[in-house]
Amino acid sequence: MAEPAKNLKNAKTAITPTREENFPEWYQNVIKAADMAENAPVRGCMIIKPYGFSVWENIQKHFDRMIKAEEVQNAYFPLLIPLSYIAREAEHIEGFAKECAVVTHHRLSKNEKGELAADPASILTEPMIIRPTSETIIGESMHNWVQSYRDLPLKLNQWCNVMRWEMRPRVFLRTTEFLWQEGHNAFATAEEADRDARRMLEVYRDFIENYLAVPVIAGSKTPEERFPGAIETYTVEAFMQDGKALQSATSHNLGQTFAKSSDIKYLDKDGTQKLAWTTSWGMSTRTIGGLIMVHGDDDGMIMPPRVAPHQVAILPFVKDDADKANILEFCEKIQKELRSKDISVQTDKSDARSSDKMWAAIKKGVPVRLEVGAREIAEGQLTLTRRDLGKDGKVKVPVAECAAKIAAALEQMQKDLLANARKRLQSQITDVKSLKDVRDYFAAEKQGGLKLDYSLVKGSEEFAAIKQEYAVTTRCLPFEDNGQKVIVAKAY
RNA sequence: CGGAGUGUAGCUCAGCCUGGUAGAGUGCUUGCUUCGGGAGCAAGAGGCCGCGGGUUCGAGUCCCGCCACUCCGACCA
Repeated sequence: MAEPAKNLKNAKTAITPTREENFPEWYQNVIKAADMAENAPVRGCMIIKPYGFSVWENIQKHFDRMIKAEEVQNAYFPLLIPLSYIAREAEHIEGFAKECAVVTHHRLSKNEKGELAADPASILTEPMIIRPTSETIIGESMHNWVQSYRDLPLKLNQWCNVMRWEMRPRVFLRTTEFLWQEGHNAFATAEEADRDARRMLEVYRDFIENYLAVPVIAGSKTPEERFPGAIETYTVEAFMQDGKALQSATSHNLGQTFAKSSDIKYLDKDGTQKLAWTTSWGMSTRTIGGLIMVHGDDDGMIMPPRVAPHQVAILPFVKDDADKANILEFCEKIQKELRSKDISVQTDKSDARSSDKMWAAIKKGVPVRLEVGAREIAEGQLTLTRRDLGKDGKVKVPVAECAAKIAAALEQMQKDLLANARKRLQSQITDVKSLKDVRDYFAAEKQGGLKLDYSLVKGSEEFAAIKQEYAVTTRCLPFEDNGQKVIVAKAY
């Protein structure tokens, strides 16, 4: 039996329930309140609305620049992969077989009941799968493109959609179709390939921490958690406010697995044919879910300035219609000024009441709000509020200095979000000494990650039992502990 | 795919047990007063009550079947 509808305006927080009361429901309501995405009428799929998509566009813009600095080139490969391609790599297909969408026909026709259905006569001689990832089809191209050691390294990336028929979808975190980038690199030697896989993980760490303001733990996956076909999977793990981990990006050293199955060979300087070594690395729209669960509060979204759809919301407060033209003109001037300084701005020109304009900007998590009314014009000062500080952090800034002050506020907010999230991350990880500690921790329904000696976990039946019982997994072997320690947590 | 739950106004839900004219809050529209951390009054629009069948004079309500979604697991970027 559900509770009676709550009056939002009487609620203490803009989002109900609060994070404390019901984290999963809070998460969905933040997305709704910020107008970022909604469930599609298609099972397991989401509709990313303009405000949410804008975050993805910013992620693309910045990350694309970063990978191009690594001499990666963008390209595009087909959505459909012939079944025979993916069947070449046994371990790989083993990993993805259960979640593949399969295309078997190329035409619809009316059946005997008069319903539209796949035309039996149009059955494909070879079924296609909708890519769950593109190692196999890109491998086919690499086979053609790599002839000589001079063709290596070859570094390709594509921004695209993929499909994985997951059992339990959640907006942004796990949807049947999702957007991502997948990078595929090929090298002449094993050393170069491993160095590259680690390098690309470092690029992810840099991006996720410095743009998304989400601190991560970088490390290796345990063998059981590796990407199907990889000899090593590197990961950056973030922790959400409810203490669950989120794998935010992965970089795989594929060894010669795919070079063998796609026959990626080159003629080396010594005149012999050699197999190449490949890597692949990906980051998806899931990171947007991470952003929400790391930064959001009980009033809604908080956007890190560097990926915010707009960094500043100008809120014209019109009390007297006679002032309206004047105030809007003033706002227009400020907007122009800020835009000329590369600050993204949106002015709320609606005739909503001032408090409604303010709450809309709060729920969307716009980093800086500028209140502009008759008062500001008279005083020559603007009222500036940082989303993460709230009303107690309101400051007045002289109009002449506003662009500089706002730029500084955005920069500081970006730093503060990361610093605060890092402090929380540290408090969420507890060092423990035994499997009994692990069992006690999760049995007590504590939320967070545990760090312990990997030797205690590896091959342990007791750990397998804990894993089963409490739905926890090994998240990674952090680089900082040289593979000696493992992080254990529940995960999204 | 296992377990639990929910489908009624744009949204959140009540009504179902005990069959009898379709409800509330919020949102929306209009008007007036308001307006700087969720305003007030008044009027108004808005529903194949998830789909199909059955019982009945009569079904949102009872019975059978189906579908969809949400949550908890298993799977996973």
